[in-house]
Order: sequence, then C-alpha cells, then structure tokens
Amino acid sequence: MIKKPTLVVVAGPTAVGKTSLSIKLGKHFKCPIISCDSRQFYAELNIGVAKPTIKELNEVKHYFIGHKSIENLYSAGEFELDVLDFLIEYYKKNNIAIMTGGSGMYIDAVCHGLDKIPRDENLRKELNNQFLKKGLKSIQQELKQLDPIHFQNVDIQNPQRIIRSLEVCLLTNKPYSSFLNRKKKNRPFNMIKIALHLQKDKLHLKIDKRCDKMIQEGLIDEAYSLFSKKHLNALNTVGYKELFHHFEFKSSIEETTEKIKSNTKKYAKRQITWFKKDSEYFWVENENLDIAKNQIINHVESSTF
RNA sequence: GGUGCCUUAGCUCAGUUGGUAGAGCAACGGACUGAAAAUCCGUGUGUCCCUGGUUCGAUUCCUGGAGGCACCA
Repeated sequence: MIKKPTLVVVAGPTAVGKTSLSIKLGKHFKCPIISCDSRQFYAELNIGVAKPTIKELNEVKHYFIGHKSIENLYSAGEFELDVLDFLIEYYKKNNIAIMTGGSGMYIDAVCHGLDKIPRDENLRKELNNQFLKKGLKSIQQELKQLDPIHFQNVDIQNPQRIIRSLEVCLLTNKPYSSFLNRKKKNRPFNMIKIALHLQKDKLHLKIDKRCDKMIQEGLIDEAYSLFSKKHLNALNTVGYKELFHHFEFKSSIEETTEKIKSNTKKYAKRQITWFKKDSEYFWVENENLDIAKNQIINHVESSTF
C-alpha cells in the first residue's frame, strides 16, 4: 500500500482517454486530480480543449483547470512552482495524488524541475520584432556572439529557441547556457509515471470523432467569441487557430474541420514522441477502461518505495 | 458517333529534346529547460493507365485499347 507521499502521473496523447480514466482512478484512490494540460489552464477555453465536463469535475476534485486567463502568459516554470506549493501542503495530510495531462514539458517540470532561468515578456516582444524585421540570420548572429556555447547546441533554425536564449542573455548579461544545469531535482514525494496507449488507427478514429463532436457542441461559437483575441499565445491552439483562419478567409467549415483533425493527429504524434523517450513511463493499453484501470491500480499498489 | 485535351507518389500536379522521375499537401521519423495544443528538423513511399511497335534503351515517340474531361453532333 501507499505509505509515502506519491504522485501518480497519467500521461498520453490527446484523446487517448486520460480524463475518464483518471476520474476512475481518483475515485479508487480517493484523491484529487492535478491537471497538467497547458490549454485547460485557461478559463476562457472549454470545448476546444476538451475540458472535463461539470459533471466530471464534480465527481473528483480537480486542480489547475481554468485557473488562468488567456490574457496572462503562463509558463512551465510557474506551473512547476504552483504545483509544488500545492503538493507540499497537500502531502501534509494525504499520501497520494494524481497528475494527468498531455503536456510533456509541464509534466517534466513538476517531476524533475527546470533550472531557474528568468524571463522578460517585453524583451521577448522586442526580439520577436527584430526577428520579423531582420530575419533569422540577425538573431542567429547575435546569439553566436552572446552565447557561443548555446549556439553550438541549440537548433539554430528554430527562432523561438533562439529568441528565448537571447532574451536571457540580454536580461542577465550572462550566457543562457550558464544557467543550464540539467540535473533532475529531488522531490519530497515518489512518482509513478504511467502513459496510456492506443493503436494508431484507433487513436485517429477517436480524434476524428472528438473533433466532430466539438464542432457539434459549439466550438465555432466559442472560437468566434475569442476571435478578437486571436493574437494571444493561449489561442495559438489546435481547434481555435484553424477556425480563426475560417472566419478570416471564409474557408469552408468542412475543410476547416479536416484541418483541425489533421493538426490534432500531428499534435498527438509529437506527444507520443516526447513520452516514448522517457524510460520511466509504464505503458498501459487503454482499449478497455476497466482493464486499464485495474492494470494501473496493480502497478501503483505493487510499487514499493 | 466525331474532334481536342488528359491519365506520373495517398491527393493536386510538374517533368524527362528517349538514359526508369520531383514539388506542395498528406504520411512517417525526430528534437525540445518559463510560448510547449507552441516552435523546429529530417525522410520520397512510384508497374510514370494497359498493349504492341520503333530503339542498345520508352514513362517520354508511334499503333491499338481503357478510363476521364470539354466541345461538336
């Protein structure tokens, strides 16, 4: 049995069935669920991010759902601190919690920690402008000067990465690479990491069905009500960005739905790539909810620390 | 029925003055330290509609056929 503070992580690609399975697990272990989904954090996003329903939210207590506004920039680092604060308090009186979600970087931030590196939104905006005006070469050159070590290691074709590191160099007058330690932090709790799996064609079918359902349930209206804010980072999100394009360029709704499906599948692919390379995950086939649930319960209860 | 055009990757199409072919999208693989549902990188997967002929060699030229589109009847 679980005696030490334990965090059960339930990860997996979008539409694999994390929500309903973790609710079953939450009921079994009588514990709350920490959501680790970088888009369900936002109060304004509902249908398009497949938030648990009100009914589901009432079945098991959820945290970190809808606790932020799309107007505010949130980050993996802040999430790490928020969840840690929560868990330290929580484990004073309880010994098991579930964290579920598909945002690999956020999961890793909680489980292993990020190095403490500052950020500056305004500086980032300036650098984004510089990139738009002067191009990739310009920011590449600047990084080569300010942090030759990171220049060697970073994907220099990726403007987002270069801008992030330049942001830190300019803000601190120190090279970005000097902040990187890459050591896993110790946590005052044990972790059991589970990843859900479905055969690709089954996952794709579920994605297709779920996208159709989202449209039926009013995703178009939801996106339309957010159209004026489409520049916000939180709205650079599958399901919304394709609909913004539809509003702007009058592409057909059929075409748009297909695009959402296809981008969701690409997203799932990237998630699977992320989880696959982490050998700590115990993979569970999620064809049948109850079988998967029992498999996870056995795995958790047989884990001795 | 006649005339013209078309048939090449999963899709839309380039192309080869005859030496077995390449783009976009899709698909597949990967990276990832405060934007991460983001951002970026890599890979061509092919009876070039079928048949016969010319040729050292035909996806390319010629004959015949099949399917499609357009126009004329």
